[in-house]
Amino acid sequence: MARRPLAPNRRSDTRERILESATILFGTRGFDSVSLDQIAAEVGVAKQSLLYWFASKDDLIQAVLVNMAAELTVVVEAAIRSAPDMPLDRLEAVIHAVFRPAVRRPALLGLLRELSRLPTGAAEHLTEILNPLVTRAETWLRTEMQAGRLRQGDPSLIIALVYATVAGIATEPEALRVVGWSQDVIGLRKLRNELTSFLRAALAPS
Amino acid sequence: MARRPLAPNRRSDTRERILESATILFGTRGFDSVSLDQIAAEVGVAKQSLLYWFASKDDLIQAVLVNMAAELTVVVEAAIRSAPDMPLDRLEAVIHAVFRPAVRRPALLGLLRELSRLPTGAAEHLTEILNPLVTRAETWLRTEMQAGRLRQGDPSLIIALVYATVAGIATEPEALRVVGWSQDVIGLRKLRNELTSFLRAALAPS
DNA sequence: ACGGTTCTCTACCAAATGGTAGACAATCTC
DNA sequence: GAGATTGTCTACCATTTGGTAGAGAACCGT
Repeated sequence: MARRPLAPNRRSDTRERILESATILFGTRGFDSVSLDQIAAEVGVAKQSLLYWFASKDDLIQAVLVNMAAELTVVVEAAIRSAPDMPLDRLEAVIHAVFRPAVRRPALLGLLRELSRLPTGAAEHLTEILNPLVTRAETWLRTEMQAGRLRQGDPSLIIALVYATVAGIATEPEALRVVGWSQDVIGLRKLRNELTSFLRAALAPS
Repeated sequence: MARRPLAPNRRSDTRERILESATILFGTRGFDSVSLDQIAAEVGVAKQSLLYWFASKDDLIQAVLVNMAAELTVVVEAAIRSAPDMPLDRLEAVIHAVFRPAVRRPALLGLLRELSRLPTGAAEHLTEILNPLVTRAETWLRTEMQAGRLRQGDPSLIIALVYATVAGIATEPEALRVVGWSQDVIGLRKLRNELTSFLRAALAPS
C-alpha cells in the first residue's frame, strides 16, 4: 500500500534527489560514515527506494563521483573557453570556476578528499573522466612555459599541488576550527583568493 | 587461560603497539572505516585487549590524535630553534620538519584530513595542543612582515593555506592515481619541495 | 606462600549495516 | 478494461560493529 502516489510527470525525480543528498552527505562526512538509511531519511524515502535506483551502495558512490567529475569538467571547460588570453588570468579563472559550485555546495569538493577510498572498480571509471582534463591542463601549462609566458616548472607537480590544496581546503571549515580559527577568519572565498595570489607569484615569468 | 605469558619487563608494550597500528590504519583509511577488530588483528591481540587499554573507540581516536599533535609540536619546535635566521629559510625548515615523520609514516599526515570528523569532546583537547603552535607561527609571521623581511599578507590565511595543502598532500598517493598519475611522478618529497618553492615565491619581500 | 594487581583471553550481546523478497499501487500501452 | 511497467513500500536477514561480563594466568609486594 504505497502511500505516496506517483508524481504526475512520468519519470520520478527521486533519483536526482538521492544523488543530491548523497553528494552532500558523502562530501561532508565520507562514504563509510554515511549509511543508506541516513541518505534515505534525508531524501524522505525508504531505504529500499534507494536500492531500486542504485543497485548497491558502491553503485551510488560511483554515480555520485561520476556526477561530480562531470560537473567539474563542464565548469572548467567553460572557464577555459571564455577566459582571457593571459595565462595567469586564465589560471585564475579556472580556479574560480572550480570553486564556484563549491561555494554553493561545499560538499562537492569534499568528495575530492574521498578519492583515496574508492570502492573497487570506481577508480577506472573516474580516471577515464578526470585524466583527459588533467592531461589537457598539463599540456597547456607546458606550452605557455615554452612560450615564456609562465615561469619554468614541472606541470604535473604544479597541478598536483593545486589539486592537493583544493582538496585540503575542502576539509574546511570543520578542521580549521580545531586549530582555533573561526569560519569568519578563514572562509572558502578568502582561501581561494590566497591560492590564486600564491599561484600568480609562483608562476609569473621571471 | 591466557596463552601469552607476560613480557619479562613489568609494563607491557601493547598500548604503544596499539597506538602505532591505529595511527597507520586511521590515517590511511579514516576513523569510521577502521574497526577495532581490524586494529586488534593488526596488532596481534584480541579486541578486548584494546578495550582494556582504551575505554572506547573514541578514546583510542583521541589518544592517536593527541599523540600525533604532540609529535608534530616537538619536531616543529625543534626546527624553529635550530633553523637559520632568514625567515624564508626558517619557513622551509619547518615545512621539512612537518613532512619528516610523514616520509617514514605517511599516515601521520593523513590524520590531519580526519580532523573534520572528530568524536565529540576530542576537539577541545586537540585545540589546546594545536592552537598555541598556530598562534606562535602567526605572530612570528606578523613580526617578520613588519620588519620587512616577508611580503605583507594575512598570517592566518597563509598558515591555513599551508595547512590545507599539507592535509591535501596527505590524501596522496591513492587519490592522485585516480586522475592518472603514478607515485613516481608525484611523490611526497617532490610535492613538499614544490610547496616550499611556492611559498618562497609568494612570501619573498617585494 | 599468599593475596592483590596487571594483563589477556573466550563468550556474549544489542544495535546498526547493506541487502533480499515480495506485496501493492499508479500509470502506460494496447 | 487487461496486462505489463514503474516506483514505493513493509518485513526480514546475515553480518559486522562497539562494547560488557567475567574467567584465568603471570607477576608483584609482603
